[in-house]
Amino acid sequence: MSNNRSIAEEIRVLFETLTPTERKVGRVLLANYPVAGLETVAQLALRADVSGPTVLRLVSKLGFDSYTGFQTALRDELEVRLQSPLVRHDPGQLKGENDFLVSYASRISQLMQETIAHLPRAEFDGVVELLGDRKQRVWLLGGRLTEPLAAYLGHHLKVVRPEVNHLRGVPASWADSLVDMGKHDVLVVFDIRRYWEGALQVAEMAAQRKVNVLLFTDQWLSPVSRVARHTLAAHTAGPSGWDSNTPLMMLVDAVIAGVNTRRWGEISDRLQEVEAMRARLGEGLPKEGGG
Amino acid sequence: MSNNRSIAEEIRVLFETLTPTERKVGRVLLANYPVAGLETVAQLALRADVSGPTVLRLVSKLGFDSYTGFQTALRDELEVRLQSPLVRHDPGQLKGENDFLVSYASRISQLMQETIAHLPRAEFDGVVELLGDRKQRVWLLGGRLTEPLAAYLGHHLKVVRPEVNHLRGVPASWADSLVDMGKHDVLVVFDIRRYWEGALQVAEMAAQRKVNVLLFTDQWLSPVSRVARHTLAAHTAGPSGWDSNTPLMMLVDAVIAGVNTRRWGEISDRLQEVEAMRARLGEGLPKEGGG
DNA sequence: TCAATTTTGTAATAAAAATTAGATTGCGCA
DNA sequence: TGCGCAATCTAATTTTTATTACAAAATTGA
Repeated sequence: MSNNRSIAEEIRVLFETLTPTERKVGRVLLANYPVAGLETVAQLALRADVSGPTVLRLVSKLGFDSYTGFQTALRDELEVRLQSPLVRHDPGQLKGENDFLVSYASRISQLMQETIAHLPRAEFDGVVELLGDRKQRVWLLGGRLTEPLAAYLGHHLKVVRPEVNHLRGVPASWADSLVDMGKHDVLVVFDIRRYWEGALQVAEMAAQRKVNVLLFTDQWLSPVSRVARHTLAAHTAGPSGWDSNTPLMMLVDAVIAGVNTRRWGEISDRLQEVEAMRARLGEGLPKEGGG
Repeated sequence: MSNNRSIAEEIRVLFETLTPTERKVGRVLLANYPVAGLETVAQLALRADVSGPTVLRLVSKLGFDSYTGFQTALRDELEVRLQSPLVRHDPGQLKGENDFLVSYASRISQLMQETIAHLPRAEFDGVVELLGDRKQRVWLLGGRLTEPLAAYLGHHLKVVRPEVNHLRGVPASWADSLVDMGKHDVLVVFDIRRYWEGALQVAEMAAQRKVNVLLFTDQWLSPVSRVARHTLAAHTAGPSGWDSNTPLMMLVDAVIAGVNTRRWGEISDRLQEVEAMRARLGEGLPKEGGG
C-alpha cells in the first residue's frame, strides 16, 4: 500500500511492534504466505488461534483500511509473482539486519552445491544400494556430534527396512555385536573432525571381517575412509570458521530419499503397514526405539 | 468432488462442452490462474464480461457445489504449488541418477531460501537471546524424528553455556523436571508433522509456569506455537514428497552460530570479510586428501 | 498489591457476497 | 416467420462475512 514493500516484508518489519496475539497471526501468515491471507477472516483467525478482530487489527496496522483491500493486495502480489516463472527471492533486497541469516543460508547452499559437485555418483549409488538391500543388516555408529545424525538416519531406515541397529554406550560393548558381523552386514560410520580414534578401530575390525563399511565424513576425509567400501564427504566448513553440519544432513536426507525412491515399489506396502500400526499405537513415545 | 486432476486441467478437459459465455470465464481463469478464481464471483464475472450466475454454472460443471468450495480447492492447490514439492515418488521422474543429486540439492537450497525469507527476524533474535542467556536453564525436547536435532543442538550449547538438559525417556518422568521450572527456564521443543500430542501438553504446562517455550517446527506450525514465546518455522517439503529436515537443521545451525557470537555486527562483518577473501583466493578450500 | 492501561475476545450489526428464481434474449429449424 | 429450447441476464433473497462496540482479561508500573 503506502510503499512498495511486499506485505510479507511489511509484516516482518512491524513484527516487533505487534502485540503477542497479532504476532501469532503474522507467523501464520508468513509461514503460509500468501495463501493463509486469502482465506476468510474467520478461517485465518482459527488457524492462528485468535479472534477475528485481532486479525482485523493486524491488517489495519499493516496499513489497510479493510480486509478486502488486504486480500486484493495479496492477490495482486501473487499475480505478479506467478507471472514471472523464475521466482525472484531477491535475498539481497532486505538490507542490514537480515544480512546475517540470508548470507548464512546462501553460504550453506554453496557448501551443499560443492558437496554435490565433488561427490562421485558411484559412491552415492553404492550407499543407496547397500542400505536398500534387505538382506543386509545395518549398524549405525556416530561420534559425539554426529551421533544425532546417525540416529536420524536410523529412524528413517527403520521405517522402510528391518534390521537397523544403533551402536551405543561404551565402545567395549560393541564387541558383542561386532563378533557376529560378516559380509552381510553394513556398518555406517559418521566421523568428522576432529576424528575419533575409536571409530577407526571399530571400522578396521569390521572391515577385516568383510563387513561393508560406509562412511559419512567431511571434506578432509576421516581416516576411516581407508577401510570404507563407500565414502560420502560433505563440505562442512561453515562461515566464520565454525563448522556446520547442515550439508552432511543434506547427504543423509538425500540417501534416505534415494533409498525410498529407488525401492518405492517394495517399501510402499511396508510403509502403509507401519503407518497403520503407528496410528493404532496413538503416535507413541518420542524416544528412539531399538538398540 | 472430482478426481485428482488439477482444476486447470479440468477446465481444459471440459472446455469443448462449455457454452460460449462459460468459455469466456474459463479463458479468464486459465489466463490468470489461479488468482482470478480467488476473487469474488462478481469480480470474476466482470473480468470475463459475463454475469454472476454464469460463473456459478461453470463452477458447478467443474464439480463443485459451491463457489466457496471451488476457492478452497484453488487455495489448496496453490499452497502445494508454492512450496515446491521436494521429491515425488514418481518413478518416472528419476531418470538419470545424476540429475537426482543435483536437483535434490537445489531443491533443498530453495527450501532454505524460503525458510529464511519467511523467518521473522525478531523471532530468531529472541531465540538467540534466550539461549545465550546464562541465567536461564535450557531444556530440550524432541519428537520421534527430531530427537536427534534436539540432541545436536544440545551438544553445541553445552560447549558454550552451562545448564543444558535433555528431556528423555518416558513423558511421565518429565514431571520431575517440569515441577522445578519457572520463568528462568527455557524449554526448546521440536515438533514437526505429524504433531505430537505429548509435546503440546508439556509445552502447555510449561507455559503456564511462565517457562519460556521455544519452538522449532515446520511451515504448517505445530499447535505448540500457540503457547510458544518464539517460533522458528522451517520449510520442509510438500505433502506428496518426502520430508527433508535439512532446512530445520540449517536453522539449528544458524541459531548455534548466533549464540556462539552474540555480537551480531561482528558476525555480519566477518562473514562478508570471509566471503571477500574467499573470492580473492579463488575457492581456496582444501581438497580431499588422506588423513 | 492494586489501579491504570493495554490487549483480546464476545456478541451484535452492517455490509457484501453467494445463490436462486424468474424473465429475457438469442438461436436453430420447420 | 415463428415455435421451442438453450443460454444468459436481472433482480430478489438468503447466507456468509467483515466490521464495530463494548466488556472481560491480562499486563504493567508504582
